This record gives sequence, C-alpha cells and structure tokens, in this order.
Amino acid sequence: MAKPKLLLIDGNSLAFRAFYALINQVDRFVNHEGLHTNALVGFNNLLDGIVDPFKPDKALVAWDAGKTTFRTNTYDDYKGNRDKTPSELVEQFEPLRKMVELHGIKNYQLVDYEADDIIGTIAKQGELDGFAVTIVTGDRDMRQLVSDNITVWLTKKGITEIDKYTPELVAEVYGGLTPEQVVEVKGLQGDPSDNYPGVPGIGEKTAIALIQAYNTIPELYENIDAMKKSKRKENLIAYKHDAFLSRDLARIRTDAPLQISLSDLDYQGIQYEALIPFYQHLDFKQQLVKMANQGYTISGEKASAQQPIEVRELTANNLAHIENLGNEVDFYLEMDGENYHRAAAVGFVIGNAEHGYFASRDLELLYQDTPVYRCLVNSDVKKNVFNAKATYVALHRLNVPLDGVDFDLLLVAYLLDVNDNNNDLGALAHENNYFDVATDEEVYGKGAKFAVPENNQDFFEHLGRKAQAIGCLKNDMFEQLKAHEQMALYTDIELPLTFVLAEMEITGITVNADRLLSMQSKLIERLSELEQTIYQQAGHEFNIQSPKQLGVILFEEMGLKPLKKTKTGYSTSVEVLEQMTDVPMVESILQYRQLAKIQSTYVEGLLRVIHGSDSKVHTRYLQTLTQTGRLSSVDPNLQNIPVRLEEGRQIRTAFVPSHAGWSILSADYSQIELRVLADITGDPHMKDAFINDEDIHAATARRIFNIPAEVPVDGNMRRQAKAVNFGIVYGISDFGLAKNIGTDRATAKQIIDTYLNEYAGVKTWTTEIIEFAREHGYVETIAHRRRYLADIKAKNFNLRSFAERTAMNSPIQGSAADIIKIAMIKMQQTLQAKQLKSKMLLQVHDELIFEVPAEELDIMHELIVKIMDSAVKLSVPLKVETHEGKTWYDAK
DNA sequence: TCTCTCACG
DNA sequence: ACGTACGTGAGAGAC
Repeated sequence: MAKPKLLLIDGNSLAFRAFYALINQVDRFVNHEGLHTNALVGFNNLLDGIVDPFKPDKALVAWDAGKTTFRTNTYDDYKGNRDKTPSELVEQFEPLRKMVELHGIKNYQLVDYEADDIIGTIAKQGELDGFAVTIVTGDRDMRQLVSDNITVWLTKKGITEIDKYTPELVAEVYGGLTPEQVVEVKGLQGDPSDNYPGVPGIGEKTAIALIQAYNTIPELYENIDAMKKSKRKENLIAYKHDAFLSRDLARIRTDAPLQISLSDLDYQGIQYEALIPFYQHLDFKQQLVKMANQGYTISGEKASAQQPIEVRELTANNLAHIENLGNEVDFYLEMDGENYHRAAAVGFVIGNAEHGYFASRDLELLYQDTPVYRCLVNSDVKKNVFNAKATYVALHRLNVPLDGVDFDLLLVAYLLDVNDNNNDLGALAHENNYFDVATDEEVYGKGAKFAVPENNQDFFEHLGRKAQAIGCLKNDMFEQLKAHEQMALYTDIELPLTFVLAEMEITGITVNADRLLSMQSKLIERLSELEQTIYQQAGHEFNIQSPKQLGVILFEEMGLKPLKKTKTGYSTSVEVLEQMTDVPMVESILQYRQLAKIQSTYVEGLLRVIHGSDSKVHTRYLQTLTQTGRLSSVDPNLQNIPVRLEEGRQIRTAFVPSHAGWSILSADYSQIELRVLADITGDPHMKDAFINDEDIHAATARRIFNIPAEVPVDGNMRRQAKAVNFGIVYGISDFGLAKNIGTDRATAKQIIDTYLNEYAGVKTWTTEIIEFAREHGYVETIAHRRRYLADIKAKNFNLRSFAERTAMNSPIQGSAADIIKIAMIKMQQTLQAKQLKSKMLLQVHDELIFEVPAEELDIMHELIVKIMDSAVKLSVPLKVETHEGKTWYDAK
C-alpha cells in the first residue's frame, strides 16, 4: 500500500517569493479597501496549482513567529542586514493564514523558532511514522532535510515552477554530497542574505570541493595541519569560529518543542462555501468566476460571476438589425484552426453594447450585398476586432474586403505589454480585469479535444461575450496607449502594418516544387551514402540524429574527450564537433547533419506547405510575439532560409517570381543596428564613420587597435572589430567576446575597455539606459515601443545581468524594427499610388523581397532605395543595397 | 512536452 | 563567485 502523504509548507519563504514575484505590479493588486493582494494571489495560485492536486493526508503551513529566535540569541547579527519587511507584505500575513485555513490546512508557528525548524521537526516525526513527506519551500537550505522519505520541492523562478529534490538530485547538484552535508557547505560558504559569515574567499564551488575531500567541517579542522600552506588555509584557521557558528546557524532543528503533533494535521479539503466571501473581500474576481462556473452561487454586490448576455441568432430574416447598428461595431470571426490561410470560418458575431449582438454559423450572411458585408467594407463604420490580420485574411477568402478597423484588441494588448504573449482573447481580457468572457480552451477544449459546440446557444453566447469584451476594453486600453505615448505607434505603424502584412501573406511567394524534388533525390542519395560511411566508422549502426546515442559512441566507445556538457548529457553541437575534426567520423557527422537539416527542414518542410491551388507558400507573420518589436514568421518560417553555406543557399533557387519574365528584387539595410546605435548614443566617432560612408568594422578596428590612417586594416583585426560591434549591440561581456573571437578573457576585456574609451558616447549611453530601466522599469525604442524589464533590480546576478543586456539591446533591435516597418507601409502605399504591378513578398528583419516585372525594374530599384533610406530621419544616413535575379538565390 | 540542434537577422 | 552575447522557428529524439 502506498504510504500516507504529509505535506509541509514553508509559509514565510513562499509568501516572500510570491510577493517579490509580483513586486512590479504591487500597485495593480489592491482590493477595494486598499489591501495589497499580490502575495495573496501568488500564494493562492500555489495552493491551487500544487497543494490541492497533491491531495495530502496531512498538511501544515509553518510560519516564523517573530524577529527574535534562538539563532539571534546565538548570533546577534543573524539576518541583521535584512531590509524591514515591506508594509505591503506585512498586511497580507493575516489574510494569508486565513486563506490557508480555508484551504483546509493547519497553520502553526512557535516562539523562538523559524518556520524551517517546525518543518524539520515534523518532517522527521512524519518519516518515523511511515509518511511520505513533501516539503514545499523557496529556501534552498531546506535541501538538508532530504531523505528517502522526505522530498523537498524548491520553487525556481516565480513560485509555480519547482524542482523536486530527492537524495539523487541533491547529490547531482552538490557534487555527490549527501543532504546532511549541505550544512557543512553552508558553514564554510556563509550566507550573505542571512548575514552570517562563513570563511572569507570560500564560495559554493570551493566549499563543495572541501567537503568532498573532508566530509565535515570538524574533520576538515582535524586534518588542517596536513593542508598545503596557502591563503585559503590561513583563512580557514583564522575564521574557524565563524565556520562552526555558520554551520550551526544553517542547521535546521529537528527537535523543536512543538505543541502540536501529527494527529492535529489532518487535511480538511477546501472549504468552498467559506472561500466565496473571502475571495469577495479580496476582489479575486477570476477565482469567483471559476467557482461560479463550477456551480457555486455567488451573491452580493461584489459578485462577479458572468453577467447574462443576450446574443440573438442572425438569419436571413432579421438582417435589418445590422442596418441599425450605427457607426461602430464589434466583430469577431471564429475559425477552426490557427492558420487562417487554411482554417475554415465556422461562425461570426457582430453588434455593439447599445444594439445587442448577433451571431450565426451561416457564412452566406457575410457575402456580397448583404447588410453585414456593407457594414464590414464601409470605412466609415468603425470596426473593433481581435486580431485584425487574421480577420482580414479570412474575410478576404470569403471575398469580403474588410475596411475601417479602429481597434485591434490583440495588437493593443501586445503594445501595452510585449511580455504578455498570451494570444487568447479571454485570457487577455482577464488580465485587463474583464471577466465576462471565458477562454477558448474553457469553451472549445484543446488539442485533439478541440471542438466548437454543436449547441447554438453555447456557441453564440461565447461569440457574443468575445465581441462584447472587445468593445468594452477599447476605451480603457486606448487610454493606456495614450498614457504611454504609444497612440502614434499604434495608429501610424502597427495598425497600418497589419494590412500590409496581410497583403504580403495573401500574395505569398511561388516555390518551384520540381526544383525542390530534384534536390531531394540527390540529398537522399548522399545522406544514405554518408549513413553507411558513419556506420562503418562507428563499427555498428545507430541513430545518427540522436545526440544521446552519438554521445555514447563518441565519448564512451571511442573515448574522445567531452568538451562540453548539456543538462542531460554530452553536448555534440557543431562548436564541439568542429574541435575534433581529426576524427574521420566527426567530419562525416557534421556533413550528415548539414544535409539532413536541409533535407528535413527546408526541402521536405517547404514541400509540405506549398498550397496546391497556386504553387505558393503563404507564411504568417506574427506581429504580436517578439519582445523587441521584430516580426516572426511561421508556417513556414521564411525568415531563416539558408544563406551562409552554399549547399543550403541552393534552397533559394526554388523561390521564384509568380510570372514568367519577372525578377526577384531584394533590398537590405546595411548595418542598420549599428547606425541606430550611432544615432541613439550620439557618439561622434561612430556617427562620423557612417556620415563619411566608411567601412564601419575597419573604422572600429583602427580605433581599438590604434592603426594609423596610412596602414591598411588586416582581415583578422577587422573580423575582431566586427565581433566587438556585434557584442556592443547585444550587451557585451568579456566572456562572450572571448568565446566569439577565440582569445582569452583578459584580452577580450582589454578590447572592450579600449572600445568604450574610444567611443565614449556609447559608454555613457549604456550606463544611462540601464539607469533609466532601473528607474522606470522599462526601456523604449524611437517609436515608443516599450519593453518591461522585471529583473532589472533582481538580486540574482544572472537575472539582473540578463535584464541589463536586454536594456541595451532592445532599443537598438526594436528601433531597427520600427524603421523597416515604416518603410514597408510607405512602400505599399507607393506601389498602390503609382499602380505598379510589383509586389512586396517578404520581410527578413533588415531586408525586403519583391517580385518585379521587367519593365518596372529600373523604377523599383530607385523607389525602394529612396523609400527605405528616408523612412526615418536619423542623425546618420541609412544605407540600402538592392540586388535582382531570376530567383531569390540570384538576387545577391 | 521538453531538450537538443541548427537555420536566419 | 556568479555564468554569460540579442532576437526568432522547426525537426527529431526521448520521456
């Protein structure tokens, strides 16, 4: 029989985690009485997401009792450097306990002891009494309690992601040490956050190595005389007292004098009825809606179960209603899949709050000359939609040329917070405090279970609620755009761009399938030859495409030295394999990988998505996904077609114009990101280089390697300078640069320092932009595209460093994205105004691809350059290069 | 569904 | 002492 389950939760540690996970939005989570609720929200998610599904037999949430404990008695400064707990969190402790109680779990605290000691003591008792014990905490030191019967669930980032620590995982993380040895490591290492010292100069790595060698701190000191003379030895001796003190402080007690026992901890289950008023008090609307949907009655003023909505079925007989909707309507077209180039429209809804909503499955009601059609194509009637591009393309397939779109909920939500990648209407509405609509997953299910309801009432109600949500959210979200100075970004860039992209997607690009098929047969032949060679070289057959199997062969059977590891085993990536090309098999593997990639991703992948009707591929540009404002391309991704290696580049010969005699014309911005950098930082040297149209990498090389004007820049120096320029754009580190140019770290650091001295404007800007991000919590582009950086103040070095690099990179990458988007809009307008036959087909971040009839080639070269380089006025010139050819391959 | 690898700017 | 360059999508294997 399975063991009974005992669940122990570290209330304090998790409340802090929950609080700080949502610290950026602390002022958004406030109830009607002014009580902050961010920690409560996070803790509730934890209880719902982890505890309730766990179904424990017994459970306890342990809390700290107060500031003084036996540890502060031993060591005055214990946790002495902690900031005072913010009052916004303090006020949440009482309701947190209540929340725990209503979830059927006992709270407990004990004077002079911390939550960990309570948990340690109960955990050991539980283990003795035959329970399977699980501890949930954010405190890494709790891993000392792990045993065969005690698992520690440690929260990672945020509070819903966890690592489950068993003795095996502890050993893995601590280089083979046991859970008991965690305190030995901590003793040497100390803990700055709890303000206890350890031994100076010893960090986690060294501490682990020492404990691996000596087992425990006492044993280490017994043998210390035999240790080689070193600074470390001196420190160990000098700080012996601190080591023992820290070890003692880190040890969790398992003998706290508790006044409760296991028999008091029976898990009672959730007290649903009592939770309702509690959630009402906290204004947990979403939880209440969920409970209402589960059939609980929610009454009172604060009740937030969905309000009833009336959605009438639209038929051929009541179309007159549509004539009377006025000059603003909410519209939503439902499809049965996400690829709107192929998915079938299955229903629609139209209406507004004033005149009601009308839904139907009958698409004929949209056809030409119906009132719905007239409404949709009339530019004087404002349309509020969700995902204008999808709606436009799908309606285009039904021969309805949508016009007059004013509000696109998806697009606006993205501009307000690019972090939020949720593409579900219901979920986005909830995030904007609108709860009168469910998510698609709740109504339609997901994956294989996805199905639009057969029942008209359910289906139309959901559609009606969606349209209503769009209409209701419009004003508030427009206000937010204005407050962020993003209205122009929306009306002048993103919204017009949506329709430019829609047209490009609809136009598609012709792919010569025969060409791909002939490449395919050659590839298959070469791959099978290589396969046989590799099997011979390995001595047996195996799956070449499995990194796991390949790792075993290379690093175990053949005894090669593993140069790099991944989370799960040996790395076999190109950078590793390229260092062992003296082994013939490795050469073959690299060759095989290269060809297999071309064959599966590009040849087969593209053949799969060519539309039978027009021999074209129609990608979808995702306009609301990237954190920087770039587009992305899916189904197929046409932004990563091979170009660097000749073998792959051949794929481009299959991309051809859609008419005989036409050409492919490509136009790319030269060094757009560095030009943006020069403009934003205002650095005079960098600007001069661009104003004088110099080779920027050579110019950089001259400055960082101090090469006089009369001496030519050699290729290697230019290559290094180029890497530095890239590094600057990405938010440089000496390690990263060293890896990239193959020098040591000190040299890389030297180069970076020289660069920043030479280009002082860049240096100043990088400090300022990080400063700005710290102060405001976000950075923005020249068009006010905003990116929030939640981790900019993180204590964790890695998270913070990443946020700092992002603060430098996003304005640059994002401003470059702004520029090409503006150029695309102007380009499309000009093609139309001049009634040219040429079509814009693709965008690849800094490059636009067109198909052009012979008679328009000259004018197009000229027009494109003119429009692209004048899209935005910067303090440095923009430079555009064009190329034409019979295929995309030849347009180089 | 996650991880690894590799294609692009 | 930390572990490192920014932004993407897709296919294949392993679980």
